[in-house]
Amino acid sequence: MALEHAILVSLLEQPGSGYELARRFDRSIGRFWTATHQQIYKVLRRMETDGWISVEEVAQDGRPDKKVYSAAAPGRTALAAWLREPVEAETVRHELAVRIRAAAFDDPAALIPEVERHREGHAALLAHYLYGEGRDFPAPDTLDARQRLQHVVLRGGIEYERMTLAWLDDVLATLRELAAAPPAGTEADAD
Amino acid sequence: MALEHAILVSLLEQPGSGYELARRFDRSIGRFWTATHQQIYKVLRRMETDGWISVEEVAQDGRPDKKVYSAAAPGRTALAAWLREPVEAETVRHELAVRIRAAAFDDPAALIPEVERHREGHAALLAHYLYGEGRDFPAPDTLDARQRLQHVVLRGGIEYERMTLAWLDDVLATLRELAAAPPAGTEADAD
DNA sequence: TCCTGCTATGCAACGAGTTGCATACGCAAT
DNA sequence: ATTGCGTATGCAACTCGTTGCATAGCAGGA
Repeated sequence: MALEHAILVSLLEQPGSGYELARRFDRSIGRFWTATHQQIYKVLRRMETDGWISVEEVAQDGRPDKKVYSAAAPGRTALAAWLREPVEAETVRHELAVRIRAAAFDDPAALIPEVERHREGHAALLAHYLYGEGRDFPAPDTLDARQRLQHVVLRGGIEYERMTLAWLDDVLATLRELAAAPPAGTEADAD
Repeated sequence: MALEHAILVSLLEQPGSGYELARRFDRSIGRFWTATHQQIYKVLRRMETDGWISVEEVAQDGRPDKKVYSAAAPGRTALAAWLREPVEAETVRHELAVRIRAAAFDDPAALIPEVERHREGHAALLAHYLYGEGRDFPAPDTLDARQRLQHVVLRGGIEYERMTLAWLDDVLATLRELAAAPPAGTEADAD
């Protein structure tokens, strides 16, 4: 229900085509709200019907034509109204947490490689964030409102990754201890 | 696609009816994987058809009958196989981050009450987690494998809430500064 | 007495989101 | 020549998940 709003924010920050939006959703905005190109095209059509955005067909040479969308006044109004609505309860989907609890009913050691892979991904993302922070916000005191808000969101991403890395180390230590320890009383007698 | 596995873990930890599972998903497991009772009933029927779980009708006095489900051997096998699969990329839905970036195109101050409400929710959840930790894991050195894994997941929740609280304070400070500062160059000339 | 709320399960309709496929052009490599 | 890749948009079919409603008995309060 909020993909519309994420698209609107992205178009306000910079107009673009469905294809370009899809790439943004693979990078910046997509860190906080994922979407496939299919979903984006669908929602763009609906938003255009509703008058939230306007389209301009742009011919390109050497490339297919594209439809460049921009946020329209009704879209801005809708966004302002949305900002004043209560935040919906987030639907949590923390697969790794489920897997860790599941490991109690199987071999905990089997999970270690997956957690390590997961950890590498988060370490890479943290490095990527820190690089982006240095590049886009070198002088935090001279930023305008938009940049300061983008920066505080990025700081959230950075802190999330740091916390996750520390936690994954905790998880790995726990799994390794359980793998090393004698499996005294497997689940057979645990009930 | 992983609701099956979350239910399976919950049933392995403790057999129960659809109704009981729905309540667990409002409390413990639901912190990491949310589900409504409708979704749970649907998936339970499919899991039973697939032989992952077994049912027992239990008559109660003063209450409607209930169907108590337990994990069956094929379910355990499926869970073990799932544990060895690569972790799917999580679909991120971080609505507040979108809203914060959206605030650049409206009045940042309008977001403050919502962020404060959000912050209170996280503070309450952290307190709840800490209380639960003290109650369920008073002696961390004497725990069996299942409890240690539950504990490490809970520690993840605790660290997540701590990090989120600190970040929300950062967000609030930023929003308040923007609200206090002269809105030099509103969005009108920002494009 | 009636109303509300809890336990317990479920149908029907809808909306959100994914997966697979199709089209079409140009460019670069084999 | 043909294969593969990047740009660009879209349909069709499906699954996942939500919302609203229905049923039904019992308990407790106004």
